[in-house]
Amino acid sequence: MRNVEVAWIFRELADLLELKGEDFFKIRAYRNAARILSGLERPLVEIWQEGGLAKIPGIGKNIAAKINEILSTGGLRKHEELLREFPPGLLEIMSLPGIGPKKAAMLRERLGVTNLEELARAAREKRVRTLPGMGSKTESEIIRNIEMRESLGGRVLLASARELAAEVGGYLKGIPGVKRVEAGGSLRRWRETVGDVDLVVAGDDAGLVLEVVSGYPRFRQMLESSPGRAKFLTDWGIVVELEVVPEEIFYLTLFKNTGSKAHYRRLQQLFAERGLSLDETGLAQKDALIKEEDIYAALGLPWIPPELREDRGEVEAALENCLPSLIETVDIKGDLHIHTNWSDGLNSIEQMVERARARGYQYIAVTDHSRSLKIARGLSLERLRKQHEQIRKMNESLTDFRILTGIEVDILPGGGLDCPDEILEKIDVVVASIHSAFKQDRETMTRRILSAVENKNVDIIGHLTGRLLLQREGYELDLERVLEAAASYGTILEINASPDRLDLDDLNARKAKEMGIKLAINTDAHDLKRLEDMLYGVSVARRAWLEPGDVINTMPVEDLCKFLQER
DNA sequence: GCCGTTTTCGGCCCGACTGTTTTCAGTCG
Repeated sequence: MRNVEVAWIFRELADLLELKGEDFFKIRAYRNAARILSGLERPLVEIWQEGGLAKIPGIGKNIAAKINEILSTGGLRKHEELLREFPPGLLEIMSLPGIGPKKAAMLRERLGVTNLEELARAAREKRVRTLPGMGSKTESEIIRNIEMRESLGGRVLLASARELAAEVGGYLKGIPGVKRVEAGGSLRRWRETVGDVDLVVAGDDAGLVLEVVSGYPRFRQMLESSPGRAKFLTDWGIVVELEVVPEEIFYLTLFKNTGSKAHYRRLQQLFAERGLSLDETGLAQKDALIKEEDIYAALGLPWIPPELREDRGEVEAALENCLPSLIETVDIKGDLHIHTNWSDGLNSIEQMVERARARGYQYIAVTDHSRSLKIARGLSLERLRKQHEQIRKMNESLTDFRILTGIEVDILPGGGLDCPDEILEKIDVVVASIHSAFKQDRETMTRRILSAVENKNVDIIGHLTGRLLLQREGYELDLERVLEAAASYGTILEINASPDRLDLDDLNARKAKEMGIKLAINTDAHDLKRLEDMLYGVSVARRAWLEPGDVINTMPVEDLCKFLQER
């Protein structure tokens, strides 16, 4: 069992206990444990076998015993009992914005709804407004949010899909006769969410491969099958589609599978115009594997990276031989937005620094939350001063690495910043972000953000739109005006690499670049593990056609500091 | 629930907003 699966049980347990009305601190302890477990870098099973569970800070005797039960029996009785008492559909209801445990429990008690479908019906029939504390606004919000969720139709975060693809891919490679395995589809194009995982397999005996793989423990059900193809539902709820082909046409198949459909059609059209056909007969080379490069070369084009294959001008650019030299993860020299245990992070500055160095970075900026964000233990001005003092001391003994002082300062509801200018002035990296009053109207929110963009002490605007993928839309905002201001004030915009944010997205980041705005790709990591999310931010940047020069944290530390001071 | 300890129970937790109300409970970050 993977760490996140154990963590998931505790997270659900916490939700269920909330429905039951359990003690706040007990619930928080479970949520905290879930967070710690999913942040662990070693497999929990190993720690369990060594008897080290209760030594993990935040895991006490009780939770250790529950982990023991989960790992030895595969489940947790208390969790299963509660699930019988509160159906899973109720947890989904509770995950709707604006609906918490109290309202969810009342909806079930008074209206008998136990899942989203029933709730939507009750709302449409105007029965929700009959309950105390709920009115027509709540009702229409419920309908809107359920419809939004339906329209997402089973999509999952890119990061989850990639993890699953790697696991299944590893299994496939162990099957005799399998020569190559690669993920195609939107996953290979690094789209922010994907509908399913497409895997292309090169193998001699497709029938055998599909027969063996159908026994893969994570495959719960075969949804479809035809010669050389099969579709499975996994225990993660993600659909995996396999296509097994002879090795000669592996890359040709992968190319088709990668898409996008629009990109593929454009190429097909070019092949047709030149009297060629886009298949093995048109491309066959004697005794040689057809590579993707060969497909593009047949048209006299350079290979186009999958991230660009959206028919957004990449074919034209390739025809004119002016494709961008896309940024790569190795270009990144530091992370300018991270949290430590001074606020709501899990690890110390020392630990984050050590990991950053191990990743080959030259610098990081420690940007903990500002004083207003109480729930995240935002730093008082005094603690902020102490932290920066400690950072200066630490820097004295570092020769090949620099810790930059920083802050993630809240942009307050009124438009001011949660830290006086005379203090911000002396901080190396100031990231300004919104963490409150998300529901302000468009004009108020736009002005609020503009006031931060226009403040000369603000270097970077963090997660500009505030969206959470598959969960929450961004706030109402006139993005155009914000981009214009960022361009004229030289304010940097963040591509937040956290897989559930990826904010700015590819299209807006591309627009920013075209307007001459510089970007920073930051992880916003709250623990060591999440420092590894950088690649997701880079993928957005690549989809946005960004080159190393567009991104400030590709600069060496001296250049970066000079740039930030002079901007 | 966990933690810490002046070792065995008390502290942990916070303020703003929202939609519903006429004074506030519920939700959220």
